[in-house]
Amino acid sequence: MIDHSADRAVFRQLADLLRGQIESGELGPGEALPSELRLAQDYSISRTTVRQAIGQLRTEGLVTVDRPRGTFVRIPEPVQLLQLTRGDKVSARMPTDVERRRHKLAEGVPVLVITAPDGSEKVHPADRVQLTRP
Amino acid sequence: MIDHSADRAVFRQLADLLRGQIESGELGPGEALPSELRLAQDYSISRTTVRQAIGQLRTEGLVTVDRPRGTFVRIPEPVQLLQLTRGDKVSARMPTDVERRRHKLAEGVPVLVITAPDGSEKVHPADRVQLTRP
DNA sequence: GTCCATTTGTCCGTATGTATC
DNA sequence: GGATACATACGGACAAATGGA
Repeated sequence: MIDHSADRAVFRQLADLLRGQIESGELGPGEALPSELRLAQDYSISRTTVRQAIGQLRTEGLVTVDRPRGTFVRIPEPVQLLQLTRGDKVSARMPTDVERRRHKLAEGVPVLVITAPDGSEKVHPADRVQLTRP
Repeated sequence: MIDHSADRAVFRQLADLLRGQIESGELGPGEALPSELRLAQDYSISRTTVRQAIGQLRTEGLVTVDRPRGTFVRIPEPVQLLQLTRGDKVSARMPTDVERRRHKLAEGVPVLVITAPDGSEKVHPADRVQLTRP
């Protein structure tokens, strides 16, 4: 399971392991991960290290935390399709702290930025919007 | 500076403070942040807490770490323009750990995913690519 | 409603490793 | 070699919120 003598850090090994369970469907959307204490005991590592691993998955947008109920596999949001218009430019970045609260964005969710030819910008949560080029 | 009795966590207050210095230009691109030890001493907090604050800025893509030289305000990458073709769909998300290494992505940088009508996907680092709709 | 167990959040201190200068 | 700086990992402690008995 966890190899303390391995080259890869323990918390990354645990993150890999949990990520694998999520991607394989063993842990489905909405399902709870074991508690931090439980994971620490199961793998004989400290809670600090468990939190590092889960922190990794949070920044990847794979899990969300509902404190103090637990940590859950993220449920995909319904996606809204938006049509690009001529001359639009599209980029993506992480939201600022202000934008996060403004759009009620979860952790690990980027924003899509559409810049029109006149220079005006529109910001969309990347987990709820997909852009199309007709 | 730091208010231990405040509602906002200490590490968030420090992150806010450093983010403010970056956004105001007081800390310009490429400039080094004070060392973790230095920040800990300056604000009379533990290095652990300093690392939490800097970790926050890393996930926001504002700073990069060049270990063990120091932590620096990120320098914007040159942007390559890519033309979208008819029927393309565009989304963005955070990369997995594997993708991060594969594309040599910095922390806090999302990826742009272009899905062609045939279902094939192409992944681009969002800090080096901007998409255009001709 | 109260009490209590559970779970995540925050903060501290310490130790060791590794890479750079 | 030595000093510096970030990375990893452990341990402990208390707070806050939820939920069930």
